Order: sequence, then C-alpha cells, then structure tokens
Amino acid sequence: MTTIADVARYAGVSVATVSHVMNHTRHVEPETAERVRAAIAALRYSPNSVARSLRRGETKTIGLLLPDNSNPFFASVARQIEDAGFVSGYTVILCNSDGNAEKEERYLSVLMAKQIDGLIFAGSSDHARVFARLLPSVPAVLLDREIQSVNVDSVLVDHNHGGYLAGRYLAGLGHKTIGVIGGPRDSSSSPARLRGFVRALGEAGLELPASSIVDSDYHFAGGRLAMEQLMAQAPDITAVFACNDLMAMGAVTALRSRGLRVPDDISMVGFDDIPYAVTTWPPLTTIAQPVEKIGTRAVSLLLERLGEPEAPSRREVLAPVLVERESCAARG
Amino acid sequence: MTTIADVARYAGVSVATVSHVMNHTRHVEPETAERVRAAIAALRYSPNSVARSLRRGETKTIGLLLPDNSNPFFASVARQIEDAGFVSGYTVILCNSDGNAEKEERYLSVLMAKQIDGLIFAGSSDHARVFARLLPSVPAVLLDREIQSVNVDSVLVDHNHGGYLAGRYLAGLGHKTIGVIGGPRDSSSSPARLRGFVRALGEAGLELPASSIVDSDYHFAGGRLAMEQLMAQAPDITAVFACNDLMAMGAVTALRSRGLRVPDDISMVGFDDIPYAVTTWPPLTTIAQPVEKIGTRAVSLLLERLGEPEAPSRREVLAPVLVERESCAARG
DNA sequence: GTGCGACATCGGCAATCGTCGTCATGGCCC
DNA sequence: GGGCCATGACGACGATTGCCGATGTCGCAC
Repeated sequence: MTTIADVARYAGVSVATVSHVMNHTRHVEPETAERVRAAIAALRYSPNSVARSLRRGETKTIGLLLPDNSNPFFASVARQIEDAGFVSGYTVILCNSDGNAEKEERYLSVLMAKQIDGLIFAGSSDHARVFARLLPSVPAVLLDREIQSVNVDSVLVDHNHGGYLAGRYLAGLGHKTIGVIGGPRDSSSSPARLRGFVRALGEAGLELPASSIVDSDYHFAGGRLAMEQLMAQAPDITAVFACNDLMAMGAVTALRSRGLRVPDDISMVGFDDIPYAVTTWPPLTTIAQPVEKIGTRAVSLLLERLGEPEAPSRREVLAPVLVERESCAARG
Repeated sequence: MTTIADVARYAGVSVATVSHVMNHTRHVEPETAERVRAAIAALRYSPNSVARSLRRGETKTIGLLLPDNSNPFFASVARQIEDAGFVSGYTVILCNSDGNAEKEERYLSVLMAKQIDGLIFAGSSDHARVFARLLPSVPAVLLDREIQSVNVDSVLVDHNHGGYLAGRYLAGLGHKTIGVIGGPRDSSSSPARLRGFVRALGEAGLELPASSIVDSDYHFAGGRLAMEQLMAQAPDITAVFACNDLMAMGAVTALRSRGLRVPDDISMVGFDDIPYAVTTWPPLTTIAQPVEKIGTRAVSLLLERLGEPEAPSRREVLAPVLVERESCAARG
C-alpha cells in the first residue's frame, strides 16, 4: 500500500505538508498543495484509517448491537442507523446477540477493543448488568431501554400507550372477551404493552383473566403455537392482541388452519407495523412503531453526545400509532 | 484508557513480556505470566485493536456491501455472515448501497481505507466497473456475481435453473398462458431466472409473448403495480411467475383487490423463499434460495482465501429448490 | 571435584506500522 | 534585528516482534 511518505517523496515535500493539505489544517502554498494533490491522485493514495484512528483517538465507527438483524423491525432500524451514520461519516459494525447476555458481553468487549466512538444498543433484559461493567467508557444510546448513567441516552417507545391504543380500539369495537399473546416476560416492551392494554380494558369495564393470556417469544412459530394454546384455554374470545406482528401473523395462520376467519370470527391486532404487515391476508391492523425515527433519533443523540460528551443524559420517547387495516371487525 | 505499558509497569515486567503472555507467542515463566495476568485483570486492561491492527496489518474486519439490509433476503444473508464471521473472530461492517454504483464506490473507498481484511459484495450491475478500480487490493467474495480476477471468489445461485423449475412446475400444472413479473433488467439474477423459465416453457411447447412480461423493481409496491399492468396487457393469463417473493406478494394483493383469488383464479410462483413467504395468504409457492448456505459459504471462501491469498479463484454454485405451498393450482 | 564453554531459557530494548501535531528552521520583508 | 510565513524534522499514539543480553543449566575435560 502506498503511504503518506510515498506521497511526500513523490511531491517533494514533507509528510507534514501532505497531511496538512489533506486535512486543511494549516495554510499551504497553493502551488505546493496542488503538487501534493497531484501526487495523491497519481499514486492513488488513500490514507490509512487505522493509523489515523490510532493517532486521532477516534475511529469514526459506531457499534450496533441488537438481538437479530433479520427480524424486520431491527432490520429497518439498522438500515436507518446505517444510513444516518454514513452521511455523517460514520461506519457501523453490526452485531447480533440473540438477546443473549453472554453474547452481548462478548460483543461489547470486542467493540470496546476496537475503539468504537459510540454504541447503539438494543439490549436484553440483563443489559444493565452487562452494561454496568463497561459503562462510562463509551457514549451509548439505548433503544427501548433506560439506565441511569451519564453518557447514556435513550430512545424509547411508549409501549404502554401502544398497548392502550390496541385495548381501546378493540373495546371500542365491542369486543368483550379478548385474548392476548404476550412476548417474553423478561423483555421490557411486552409487559408495558400488556399493562397499557389492560388499562384500556379497565376503562371500558373489561377484565383480562389469566387464562386469556399466553406468553410466547416474539416469533412467527411461537405465535402460532400460542394461538393454539389460547384457543384451548379461552375458546370464547372474539379478538386477540398479539404483542408483535410476527406472532400476530403466526396466530392468524393458526386460526386459518382451524378454519377460523380473520376478522369475521376473530379480530387480530399486532404491534410494530413491520413492512410485511401489509402483505398478509387480511392486512394487519397494528400498532406502528416509528421505526425511521428510532434509527435517526438514535444516531442524532449519539452524534450530539460525541460533540458534547458531558451533556446531561437525555431520553426521547416516541409515540406509537394505531394503523387500522383489515384484521379487525366490530362485534356486538 | 489503560495501555500495555501500564500493565507492564504494574506487573513489573516489560511490555514485550505482557504482549507475549497475551498472545502465547513465546514461553514465559509461569510465575511471571501469572503476575501479568493478575495485572491485566486488576487494571481491566483490554488491548487496543486499532494499535494492534496497525502493527499486524490486519483488522479482523470484513466489509459487507449489499443493496439493502432490510430486504429480508439480504437480512438473512447478513445475519449468517455476521454469525459465521464472529465465530472466526471477525467483525462485520454493514454497508447499504441501494444498488447505486456511486454509493458502492464511496463505501468501497472507506472500507479500503479502514483496511478491511476481506469484502463480501452483493453488487449492482456496474460492479465490474466499480470494482475494477480497487480490485486486487483486497480479497473478496461476490454474491451472485462473477468477475474474472485473482483473489475474487463467487458464491452463485443457479437462477437459470430456478426459473426453469418454476416454468416446468407451472407448465406441469397445465397452465398455457402465463405472465411474468420481472426484476430489474440490469440485475444479473432476473434475466437468468427469466431465461430458465422460458426454456422450461419451450420444452413444454409454450411461448411467452412480450406482452406477458412486465418488468419491475423487486419491491412489494412494484409488484402490485406490475400486476395491474399485466392484467391490462394480458387479461387471459392463468398463472404468474414473479421474479422475487416481494413482487409476488404485491401481485397477490393487486389480484385480491381486483377480486381475483389465488390460486383459484390465478396461480402465483415467487422466488427467494423469504421468511414471510409463509405468512401470506395463501402461503407462497416459491423457488427457495439456499440463504444460510450463501452466507456461510461466502465467509468460508473468504477465510480460506485469507489463509491462502494466492489460491486460484473459486466459484461455488448453489442450487435453488422448488418449495410447493398453496399459491398454485392445476389448470385444464 | 573443579573450571569452563555450549546452550537453552527468559526478559528487555528499540524499531516499526502510518498519521498528525508540535516545535524548530530558514528565508524574506520591513 | 524582529516578525512573519511556509515548510520540515520528529516524537507520540499503542501494540508487536526481531534481536540481544543476562542468567541458569548441563556436560565434559582436566
């Protein structure tokens, strides 16, 4: 590879001068600068970022640690983050933890070793423990989590409100006996969605018996299984709130294979509004998370913090929104 | 941050010794080594990868450049690659080009500057030009592309065969007038799928008039629009081959909104077998790409090449396979 | 039994990777 | 001669590694 020294020799100047014309960091005689630029072009020189990072103490790299980038929700978030980062000159390192605390820890170690400038973290339940170990060492933005610490910001979604929207909507349609397919108990999002949902039912004078709730894993197959179980436990339900779209889709197929129609027999509400919510039949009514905003806000917060490391910790909460499609029908 | 010098001082040895105990690169008196390890633990020292990379001339990083990680097909591939890379100690930098040659070029420049050890590239049509500029500078694996060059391997999918499978299947079901929704003309995959499809029809004594082909963009909305156009141009078709699943899904919704049923009125075959092919109604019959294999094979090829840079260029072609679900019916 | 050289073992010094910023220098003008 | 300007020399940044030196071990000869 050609180095700055080669360029300097070729242009007949010192390496310092080459560095300065590249970085516009001090005045260089226009004529000299031109000669340097010509040398750079002639030798197809491109500065070695590794050396530069070592010297400058910054890598222009952000770590993105999430459970699974092939989950469409995280895929969208990742896409937004990558885009937003790139326009600001940052590159992103992708890490999939499967929500596994040990993996998270391993990834964090290598990210720290690689001297990332910042971290965007969609963590597992144990993240606090995981995180505490390395905490104030790198600016971070948590997605959908909070932690009290300097230099950690959060981008939150108001899951409680999202659940509330779902509950109010179904109650408003006249449903009285409603089932729920929950996500992992140890996630932070699922219980909040559930609480909001229950709150809305309460306002409508409805109860949610324990037998009407089946917990699952946020996956398609899990949703299908949960729906089977739900039908067994609570055969009289007329509507289901699934705590994410993937499970809602699974639930719909479970219903279909039992010969039940959505929304004629059972109404279904999902959560997330993944891109594929419109590709199912019927198109899924769901609580939309503001995906693009999550990604772009996360990057903004992170970059702002990089600019001002001592700024007070910030939390930004984004509101979900009900997207009415065709998977729900009025009842009664 | 604590450095190797801090550890050395703390343990009362030289930096060389610290380095050697960390890397097991020469014998160190067990007692000394223990003291060093204790110092590392006490100071929570973690070596600076940037400095290490500069010195060693390798970054343990691979670049992954693809059109869009939120496309579920690429999402899966990315996931596989990230997983496979991580177990071998590699970290992946994610780059989304949108298939835009200029973006690709920009990304390649920064990846090269960052001294990635290898590149996995799912490129645009122009990639040859884009690539030629930087070519032999880094080992690369092309996904679904070929290029004659040393140190570039390829993982290919036999699209032609995939198209052939689709054509043979539909012809075998008795369909005579079949429509096609093509992908971008300038992709390599779509034309190959089409050729294989036509070949199969030919073997069955069928023709594919130009009016029965509508090109689109591999997206859901594009598929919907293309289907509209196809219904207008070729109203008598009884089956459609969409060159990817997203478009097939879009086509299905277009049909549905016209009151046509799949597969009763129109049969539909997709391509890719994205995870959501089973979440639609009806579950989509499609030509499955061996996604996991693509990712893992790409990483294997790359790592093998890193081990043996001068090895002859390899190409690995993977066979797609027909996954029969419920979007096709017999005719005649 | 003693003395000495060959050799293995273990640790430290210092060069190196490529870039950037500080300090120094030489030339020029007033 | 003082001040300014353009540029060059050089030492970090943090880790790795070739080389050398110090110490210890062993065997052999006298």
